Amino acid sequence: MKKPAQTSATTTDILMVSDATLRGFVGYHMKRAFNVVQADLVRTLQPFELRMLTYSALVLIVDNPGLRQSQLADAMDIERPNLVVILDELEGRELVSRDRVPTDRRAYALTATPAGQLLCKRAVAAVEAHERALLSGLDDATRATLVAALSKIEKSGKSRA
Amino acid sequence: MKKPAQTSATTTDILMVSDATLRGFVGYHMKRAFNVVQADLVRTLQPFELRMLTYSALVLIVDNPGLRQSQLADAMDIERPNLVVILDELEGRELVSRDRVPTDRRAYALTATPAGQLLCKRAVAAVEAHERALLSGLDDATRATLVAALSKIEKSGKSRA
DNA sequence: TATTGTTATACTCTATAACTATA
DNA sequence: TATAGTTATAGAGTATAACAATA
Repeated sequence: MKKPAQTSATTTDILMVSDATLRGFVGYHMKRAFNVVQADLVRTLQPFELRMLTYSALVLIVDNPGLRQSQLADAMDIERPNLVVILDELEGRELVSRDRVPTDRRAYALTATPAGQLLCKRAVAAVEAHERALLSGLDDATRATLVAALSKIEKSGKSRA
Repeated sequence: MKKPAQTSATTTDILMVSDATLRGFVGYHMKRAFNVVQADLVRTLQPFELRMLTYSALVLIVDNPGLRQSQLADAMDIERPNLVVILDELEGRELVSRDRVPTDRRAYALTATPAGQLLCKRAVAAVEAHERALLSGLDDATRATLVAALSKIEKSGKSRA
């Protein structure tokens, strides 16, 4: 139950949040860690004029050609309406194309153009390098445990939805 | 490099995203896991008419009485302007009070009212119960590794800021 | 000058209802 | 009737610049 640091401290100091309550609050740490990863990602993707959402969509389309929009929205864990503008952007930049599915004329099959594939390849390399740097403080086993734990939490959410 | 599942699958199916690329993309898993935790938190806090941000602020004020707004913003990892409306809400509900600091009349010392302390106590209990349930798939060691890894990522972000 | 809290503002992400065209 | 994609819209969360009061 420490008191907050002296108010004379400069703003570069990080407040030592002295509580037993938030230390066990996983959501708090998850949010802060996600903020860091997200901020790093934004910087990394800026040269490619991609955001996290346009990046994720592009990668998933490149790796899963023929994907339909509803499937992509599921994979990205976003609502279908929110995917539309993302694809509008990618299609407008001619990185991705929407093609009618002959067997179901309501649906669109998503594929990446050669330009989209090239940009994806370069962006993925950049992201991988940045993530390696960001996670360099963790050993391989810890990193594997982290990803496995996050995946389990994902699933436990799906099961109660 | 599996193809996406048959389009005849129902919408309750989860697309098996079959790629080597996103599996190593920690940001992707972090986002999805955070979404799950966040969604659970929203549901848990609804009876208390709190959101994640108002909850975090309230807990931190209760545990660190006399905190100043800039310190709280740092602890919550948000910008000072965004904290103002959060505190307006908590103060309006008389859960928290802003009191002038005599030694620095620019600053406000934040303290929780008795009502704020009571609500906090009950909300914390609810959140702890929900997080326990959410993380029940992880053993203690994994949970500890998860929190430690998230904390390290937080810090590595701060150091490069 | 610099800092605390504030206002105004803009941008991104998220969530829901309702429409259209197909099935 | 149900589904795929779309439109419109509203609500959070986030980020920056600029201001008044104070240091």
